[in-house]
Amino acid sequence: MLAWYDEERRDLPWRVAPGKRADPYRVWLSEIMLQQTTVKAVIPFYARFLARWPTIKALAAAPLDDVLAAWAGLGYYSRARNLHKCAIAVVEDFGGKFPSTIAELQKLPGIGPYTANAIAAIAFGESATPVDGNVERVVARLFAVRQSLPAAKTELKRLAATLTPERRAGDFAQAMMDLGAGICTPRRPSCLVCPVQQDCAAAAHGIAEQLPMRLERAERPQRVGFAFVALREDGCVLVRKRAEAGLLGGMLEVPSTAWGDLLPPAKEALRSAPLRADWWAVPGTVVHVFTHFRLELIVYRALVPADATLTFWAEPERCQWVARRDLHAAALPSVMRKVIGHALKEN
DNA sequence: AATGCGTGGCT
DNA sequence: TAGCCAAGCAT
Repeated sequence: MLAWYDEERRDLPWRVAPGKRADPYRVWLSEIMLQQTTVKAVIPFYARFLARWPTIKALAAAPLDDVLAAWAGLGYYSRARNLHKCAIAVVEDFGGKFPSTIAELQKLPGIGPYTANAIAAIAFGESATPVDGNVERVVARLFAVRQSLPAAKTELKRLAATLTPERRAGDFAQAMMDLGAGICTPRRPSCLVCPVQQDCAAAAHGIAEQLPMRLERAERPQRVGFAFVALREDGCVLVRKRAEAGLLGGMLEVPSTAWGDLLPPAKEALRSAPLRADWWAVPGTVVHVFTHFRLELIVYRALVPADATLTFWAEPERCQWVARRDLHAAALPSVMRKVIGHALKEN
């Protein structure tokens, strides 16, 4: 594996030469971003974060809202909140230096078993075993584990640990990631070019593609609602800050009705608009798929005067007007960018 | 232990 | 196309 890694490893922005230890700050930042997120999606965000906040002290000193705005579009926003919280904790409790043990790392916000092991191995050279989805898949195939996920997680973790070398555990972990990402893929694995095909029980039995087995997941429910895009005459759009926790926590939103199972009558929905105006239903709908539900929004739009006043149920203290040219830098999640784009397309 | 939590790219 | 799913964590 290590010889293969030395030759074939992917060159990624947060990686250093084989055998070297990487900067813990960069390892941590990349690992948080990579949680449930593809390398391709992470790369531009990683570059922007590192350019803007080159050190953990700089990140800890930043306002949370700036971090959330920079995270907008990457998803799973509790990661951004915990990233900021973790930076502050490392600066205040550890003088800006990450602890090097798995136990200490895992006490920090946003760092769980996987990330603690990854940082320990990659940044500190500990013989640790980060087990992510890639490693689970590779190990399930190497040992032909037929038990299905998530029940098999404990066993897969145990088996993975038996493979970790004493030296270069960080490179070994990253080799497993590369193997899982490029060769031992979920569908149509490239067993013919796999460096460990000779050691793979699943390949020997011709069942690599069937593993790991997974319990089928529950059907995704659908939720619906109305969203209200108010465009002020000076070109500003009305947005509102969401609650600090939960879905899209701390991010900005377009004011909307509650997202429910049933669509309220339009007349009733319009009574919950954030301000009195001549609301116009934008043709079509906005569909957005979250992890655990599918959302369909009907979008209303209104052009309002510069002195328009908000209704009290719009919670004016949480609202703000943002110039259209500044929207790109705002803490707007993708679903809200879709809504605004839908409302403003074709003038 | 099961559920809540985003997004975009792939097939 | 409509799922499937990616370098998980918190509760």
